[in-house]
Amino acid sequence: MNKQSIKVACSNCNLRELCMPVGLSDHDLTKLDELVATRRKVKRGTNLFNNGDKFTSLYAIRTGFFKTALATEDGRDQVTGFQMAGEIIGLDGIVNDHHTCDAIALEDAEVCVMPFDRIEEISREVTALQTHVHKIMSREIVREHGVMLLLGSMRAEERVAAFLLNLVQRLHARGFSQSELVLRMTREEIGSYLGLKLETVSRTFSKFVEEGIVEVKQRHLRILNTQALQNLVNNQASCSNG
Amino acid sequence: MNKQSIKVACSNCNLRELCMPVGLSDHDLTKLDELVATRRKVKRGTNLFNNGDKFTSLYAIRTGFFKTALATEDGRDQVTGFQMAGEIIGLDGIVNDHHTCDAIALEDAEVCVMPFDRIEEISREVTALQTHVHKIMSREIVREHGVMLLLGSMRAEERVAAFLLNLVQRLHARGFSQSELVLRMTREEIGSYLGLKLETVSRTFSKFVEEGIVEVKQRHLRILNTQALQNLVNNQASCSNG
DNA sequence: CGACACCTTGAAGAGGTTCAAGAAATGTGG
DNA sequence: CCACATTTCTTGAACCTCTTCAAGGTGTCG
Repeated sequence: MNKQSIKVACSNCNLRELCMPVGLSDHDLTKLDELVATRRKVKRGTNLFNNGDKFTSLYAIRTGFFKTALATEDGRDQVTGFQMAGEIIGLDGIVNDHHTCDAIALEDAEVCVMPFDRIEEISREVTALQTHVHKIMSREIVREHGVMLLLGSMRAEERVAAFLLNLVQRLHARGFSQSELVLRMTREEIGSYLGLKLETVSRTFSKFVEEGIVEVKQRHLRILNTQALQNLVNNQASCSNG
Repeated sequence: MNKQSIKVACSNCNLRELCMPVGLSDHDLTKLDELVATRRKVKRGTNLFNNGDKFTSLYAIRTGFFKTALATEDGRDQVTGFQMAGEIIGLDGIVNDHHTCDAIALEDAEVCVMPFDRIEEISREVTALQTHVHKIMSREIVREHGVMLLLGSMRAEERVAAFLLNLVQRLHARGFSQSELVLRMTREEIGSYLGLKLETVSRTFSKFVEEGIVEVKQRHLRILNTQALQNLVNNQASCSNG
C-alpha cells in the first residue's frame, strides 16, 4: 500500500485556486481544512484506484500525472482522460458506490484524499463548496462532450492537433510553457484516448514535423505553429503563421 | 414561447422514482415539492435550450424524447445523447452559467423546470436530494465514458448493436417492450451519435435484417435476437439463439 | 551491456465514407 | 382527400483514411 498519513490543509496549499473555491471567509476556510483526510503518494505505474473498488473518496492531484481508463472483459480498452495537478479524479464512483474505471499514475504522484461523505457534509454548510462540487462535475461532463465531438467527427490529424492544444493549454494554466511539453504517456495511450492506433499517432506526429508544425524528440514536444494546429481543429485552410 | 404555468408536485408524480430519490419522509417530500417551479411543453423540433443560453434550471423529462447536440462554428455536429422520460437534462450548463449544447425535442414533450438555485438550496436541507444530484451527475459521467469506449474502440456493427441494446433497455425500464421500439430520431442523428455516416447506419440495419437479428420497417424496429447483438458488443463469436 | 519497452516507417488490406440515384414516407396546400 | 414537394431512407460503386502486419531502430533500466 502506497499510503502515507500527513496532516494537511487546503488553506495553505498553493494549488488551492485550482481545485477549491476562491474568495472564502476565514470561517469557511477553516471548515474546508477538514476536507482532506490525508495525502497519498502513488508511484508511477501503480493504480490510485481500480475498476470495482469501493468508492470512498475523491482525489485532488497535488503532483504527478494520471490516466483514467476502462478495460472491459472482452479486451477492449479506452483511456478516458489524462489528469494533472489541481484536477479531481474519482467522480465516476459516486453513482454506484464503486469505481468503474482505473486511475493509473503515469509519473510519481501525490494526491489529497477527500472522503466523499465529508465533502457532502461540508457542502451542506459551505455554499461555495457545494457550488464548486457541482461545477467540477459539470465541467467533467462538458469535457467529455468535447471528447465525443473529437471521437465522433474528427480525422486523425485533427484529433492529434486538438489533443496537443488541450494539453499545452492546461499546462500553461499551471505556469508551464505555451509551446513546449513532455508527454507523460505512450503513443499507445494517446491513441487509445483519441480512438487511433499507436502507429497512426506516430505517423501524424511525423507529418506535423515534416510540415514544420512541431518538433518531436521522443516524448519532448515543441509546438512551432500553434495557429496551424488551431486551424486543423477548426477545419480551416492552413495559415502560414500564428 | 412554449411555456405553461401549472402548479405541480413531485410527491404525486408517477415518474418520481425515476428522477427523484426514494424512501423520503413526508417532511422531506413536502420540501421536494418546492423543487419544480413549472412545467413546460416543448413542441417537436423546437429547442428546450440552446448553446449559449443562460443556465438557470435543470429539466426533468416528463414525456417525450430529446436529443442533445453540439454544433461548432466550423460546421461540425455531434449528438451527445438521447434522453427520455425520467431523465435529467441541462447539467452541462452548471459549470459556466450558460449552456454549451442544444437540447431539441424529437417528439412533443413536457418537462419539469427545476431552478438550479432552488435545487442547491433544498439539497442543503434534504440530504437524500444532495446525494441524488451527485449521483445523477456521476451517472452522466459514467454514461459518457461508455460512449467514449464505443466511439474509440468499436466497429460500426458493434456501435449500432450497443446503441439498440441501450435504447431498448432504457425503454424496458419504463415499461415498454424488451424487443420492440420506435426510433424517434433519423438515421443521420443516430450516425452523428455513433460517429458514423447515415449510410453506414442504414447499411448496418440492413445487414442485421439479412442476418435475422432485427426487423426494420422505417423507424419501427423489432429485435429478434438480443443475444446476437450482445455478442457483437462483447466481441464474441455469434450464438444461434438467446 | 543486454533485455525490454517504446517508437518509426513501409506495404497491403479493410472498413467506412463519399457521391450518386432512386424509392419510400411524410407533410403541405389547394 | 389528393397531388406535389420535401425529407428520409436504401443501395451501389469508387475512393480514401486508418488499420494491420512486419521489420528495424531508439531509448531506458536493471
